[in-house]
Amino acid sequence: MNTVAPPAPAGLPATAGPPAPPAPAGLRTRYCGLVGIEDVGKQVHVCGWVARRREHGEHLAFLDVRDHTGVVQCVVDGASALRPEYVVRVTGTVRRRPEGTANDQLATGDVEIGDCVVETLNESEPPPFVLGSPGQVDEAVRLRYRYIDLRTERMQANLRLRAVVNAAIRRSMDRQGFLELETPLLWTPTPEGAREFAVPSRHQRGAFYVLPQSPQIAKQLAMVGGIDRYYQIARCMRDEDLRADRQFEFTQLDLEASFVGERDVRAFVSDAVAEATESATGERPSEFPEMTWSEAIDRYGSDNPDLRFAMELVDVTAVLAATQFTAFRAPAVKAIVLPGGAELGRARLDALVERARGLGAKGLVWMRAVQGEAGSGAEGALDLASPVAKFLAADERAGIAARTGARLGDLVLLVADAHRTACEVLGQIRLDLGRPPVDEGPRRFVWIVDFPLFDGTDDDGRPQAAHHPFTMPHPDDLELFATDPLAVRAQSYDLVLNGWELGSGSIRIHRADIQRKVFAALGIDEHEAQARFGFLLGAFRYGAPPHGGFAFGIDRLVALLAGEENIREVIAFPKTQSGSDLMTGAPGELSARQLRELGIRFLEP
RNA sequence: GGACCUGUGGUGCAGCUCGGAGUGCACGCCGGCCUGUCAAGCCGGAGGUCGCGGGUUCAAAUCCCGUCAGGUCCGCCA
Repeated sequence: MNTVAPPAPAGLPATAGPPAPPAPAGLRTRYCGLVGIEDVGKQVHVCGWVARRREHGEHLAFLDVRDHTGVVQCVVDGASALRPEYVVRVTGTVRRRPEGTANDQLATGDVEIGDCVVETLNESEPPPFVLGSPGQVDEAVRLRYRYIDLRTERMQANLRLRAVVNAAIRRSMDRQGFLELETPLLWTPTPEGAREFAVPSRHQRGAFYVLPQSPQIAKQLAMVGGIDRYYQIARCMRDEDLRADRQFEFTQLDLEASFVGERDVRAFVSDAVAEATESATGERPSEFPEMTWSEAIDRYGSDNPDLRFAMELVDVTAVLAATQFTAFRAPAVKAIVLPGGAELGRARLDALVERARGLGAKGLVWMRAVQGEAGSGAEGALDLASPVAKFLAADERAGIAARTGARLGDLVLLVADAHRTACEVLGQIRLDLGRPPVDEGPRRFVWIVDFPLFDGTDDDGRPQAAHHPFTMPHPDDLELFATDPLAVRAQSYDLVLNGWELGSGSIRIHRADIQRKVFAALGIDEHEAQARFGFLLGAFRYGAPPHGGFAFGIDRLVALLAGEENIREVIAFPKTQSGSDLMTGAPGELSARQLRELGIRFLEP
């Protein structure tokens, strides 16, 4: 019995995409989607689900039989007893389709299986929705019957793509000498960061495990333990509110390495991501450029910039240094240009102003690039028309136009505020106005580096850790702790793809003196440090090597590679935004006995 | 914790502004016809707590209040 691997898609190396299925065994000798011209004349057995039935009287019917590889047409003498989603085994002879009846929409469209004997292996009730029907099926219905939804081409492709990505990541990690290590799912509470899922202990009444929000501390302990290079495709749990790109539980590539610096870690991760991308798409990303955090904020108003489109932020503060217009007398004035946006109507513009206010700006100024009118000071040249134009001098308007490069018919949007606010508000509006759909455009990876160690201050004026308190400060910035802690850079870095944060990492602090410095800046005293991180600090007393690592979300990477807006589309059994599993009904109640054993009684709300 | 959108036979929608009999469309389902279809076609049929509760009204899918579920976002995610 000879099997035929699926042909590689045109232009892609044969390594891309899911691996060829193994040789058929058991009840079948061929996969539905792989029956081809080379099988003509052979008797085959295929197994699968009835996708469609087209009857033409008592003695002719076409049966589309589907398995995970695709669909093949079977010609049957009478099919009235067969219904969609019946499980069948078809025995017949492969033949070329009669002249003029080939279907070029179908991979197997040149052939069909004739003289079929159909064995019904199982019947099916009519499915709650038609597979492959035009128009979307409500996602709640799909999730309630996920086991049926998984049969769709979309879910099959996404989940197989996910497996391809996982395999590529393992390949890369293995090649780079990383050891796959499993860390506990039952961990100890660490009262900081994301809210944790709690698991009551039966043996120790009143004590709890928590499900790890990440294997962060465990992998650092592995470094102390001489593992050298660790990785894990790790499930992480965070009891925080859900979003299109966030589930309670998610999967990340978690890695950590000893005796390495930032660039080494980024190289490890870049290789894994490149390997995964190449395996999924056939194209290996050629570059993983680096951009500093401050440049990303300045040019894109975001620390996860989408580089697929321009519309970069322009700083016009200098142009307006001496302006009489009080709204523009701010620490920073930033602008973006919407090409052709001058035709936007007043309602749209008002909505943009509202949007900016909703994002925390004091306001938003819009200016249309027009032909200068007589008496405007810009006769015949490009001028900016706006309700506030009269408050600006002609040279200020000209300066804005020149600095932003606005052309006739464009719309200039300006926000004046604190630098960070102005950037972030316009950065969001840039996305609102210009962001391409997720499945469009090139894949633009970018490393964001030189994050600040602290991100703002809390109510007491204490700096807040931007990442986590074990992040190593930049060696050149240690003196700034005393003078300007908010200016201290961290040896931390994020990997961003098309505006999605894939993950983040850092070099960790392995020396007690630097750790004390950071704890002091954060207002964590010795007692609190011991209470919260005692076992980690204890381990660090016994020879912690310099180390650093990274973690990136596999759900997000796969979603982007699959062109999906929502990570639920690449997760077999996801939960809804309120955390329910519509299929199982989870979360559910425990029996009285289970509660008794755990010593749990409920308080009235 | 908050904002917005959605909820109508099994599925997807229209109907809702301006209240008047569960009205309509497509798919699916059931039965019949049909020998080259492939979202097969034609004919016939069944199928409804208009998410749920309350209110206004002579009368509510439609207006009002509440609530539940799903989605997107803000907060949150060191």
